[in-house]
Amino acid sequence: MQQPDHLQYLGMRDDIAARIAAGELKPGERLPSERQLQAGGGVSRGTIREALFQLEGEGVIYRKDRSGWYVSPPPVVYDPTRWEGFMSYVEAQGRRPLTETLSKVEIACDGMLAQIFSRPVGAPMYWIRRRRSIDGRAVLIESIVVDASLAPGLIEHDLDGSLTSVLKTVYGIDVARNKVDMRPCALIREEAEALRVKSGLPGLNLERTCYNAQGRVVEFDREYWRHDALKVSVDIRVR
Amino acid sequence: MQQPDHLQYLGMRDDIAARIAAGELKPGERLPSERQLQAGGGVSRGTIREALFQLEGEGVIYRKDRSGWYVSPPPVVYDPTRWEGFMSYVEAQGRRPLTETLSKVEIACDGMLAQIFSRPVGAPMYWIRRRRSIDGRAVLIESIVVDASLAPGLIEHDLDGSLTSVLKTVYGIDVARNKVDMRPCALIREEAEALRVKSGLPGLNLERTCYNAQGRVVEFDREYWRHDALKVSVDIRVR
DNA sequence: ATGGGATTTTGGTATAGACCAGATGAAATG
DNA sequence: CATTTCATCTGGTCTATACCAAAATCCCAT
Repeated sequence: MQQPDHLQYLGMRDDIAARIAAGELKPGERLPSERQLQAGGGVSRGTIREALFQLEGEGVIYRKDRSGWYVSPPPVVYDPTRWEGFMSYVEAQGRRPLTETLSKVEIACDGMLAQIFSRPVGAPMYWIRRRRSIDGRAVLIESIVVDASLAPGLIEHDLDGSLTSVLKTVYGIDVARNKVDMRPCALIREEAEALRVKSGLPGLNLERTCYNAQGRVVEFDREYWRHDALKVSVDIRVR
Repeated sequence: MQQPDHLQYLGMRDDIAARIAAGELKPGERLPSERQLQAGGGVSRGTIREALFQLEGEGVIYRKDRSGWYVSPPPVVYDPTRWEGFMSYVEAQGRRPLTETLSKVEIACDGMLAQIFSRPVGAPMYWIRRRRSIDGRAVLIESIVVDASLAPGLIEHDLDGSLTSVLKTVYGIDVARNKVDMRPCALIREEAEALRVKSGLPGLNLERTCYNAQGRVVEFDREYWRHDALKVSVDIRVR
């Protein structure tokens, strides 16, 4: 669309990116404030901010509202085909995972869920909303729906750990097939709010439908990830 | 991060989104110019633009440089596990695909490629760069590397169609396994330039390593998609 | 040390204006 | 009719300023 040459904000972006790449600023560290960055060259704050937005889009830095801009930590690698919980694979990568259950309620199956689960409208379902963090930074919001007839009493358990292991050890539920849909999205409204990011931050929307060996839908999961927090890796045999 | 209530740009975003949802503006149509939108309410152009950026992030609208803002067409569904070419599945979804070969050259295997292909440094490789469009809009840029010893003379062929079918019909190459990495990214520099989008537009970076039945790497593919052009759908058996 | 309240700093939102370069379309030209 | 030329419209960049709300910090009283 344009040549990087004469555009000030692209120049500043490259300057800051170079300082980070050189290790002058390390992951988790705060950048100088916008007004300080501005002081250096005779440039307006809007231009500085445009440069910061570029780096944010590239996942190099992120912001904490009204606190400052920080250097991003590396993303975690996530394989949606592996039925290991978030807790295990984040820990396996040397990071500190945290899960918070925002809500867990029993609901009646509506039209959309009826179709997904092949269950009658009105059938009991559990609806769980969780927020998950890595090294203290909220990285994803998920909405999980589980067929209550397969896991009665599920929401009485502590779900701040691995839902996977609860389903397996308590209810003997094994997942045999996964259908995963992925779509780049923008984090807005509830998702942005819960992740405490500015509306419009790029994200990844991940929907997973889990089937047991009999082909029955056990769980439907909708996740919203910050764009800079993950890398998806799938290893598959071609059909 | 904030309540949508009192923020002007979120209000305007919702207004415009509602007009699109109501069918007042249809996919492909141009929105009124920023200065026209501004004329309506006593609001500055910067605020209008912030509202448009939100909608762009959500994939509702897109821009053509210095031409205007347009309503986005629906995304195409893409299954990286299916070894059908872009041309076929885009057409199957009732859209008009186009492939342009930007360059095709023979190169010597460098360190990174040597590792990926398990071939000696200096081994001959073909490097192909293509741009692909849907209904006249460029949606992805790809860089393909193919082991030249498996497909000698490949770049003499016309590659504006399906590379898949050339590999299969001319060289008898079948792909048995795919390793796919996906990562939200920002489209910048060459990618932004080639897709004619503003630097920093959200995108999806997709890397695919293709193995034949003997486990040898046949092809390495790096794709950069516009964020609003696709939805990835994978159906997998859990390991 | 600890807690609490005031102050400062930070990014977030919004305004108004200016100029530019590419896209567009109409008018002039062959 | 096709082509070129030119004025206009469009989004893209940049400046300068103002005010707000939340976060961070400091300082004082306990």
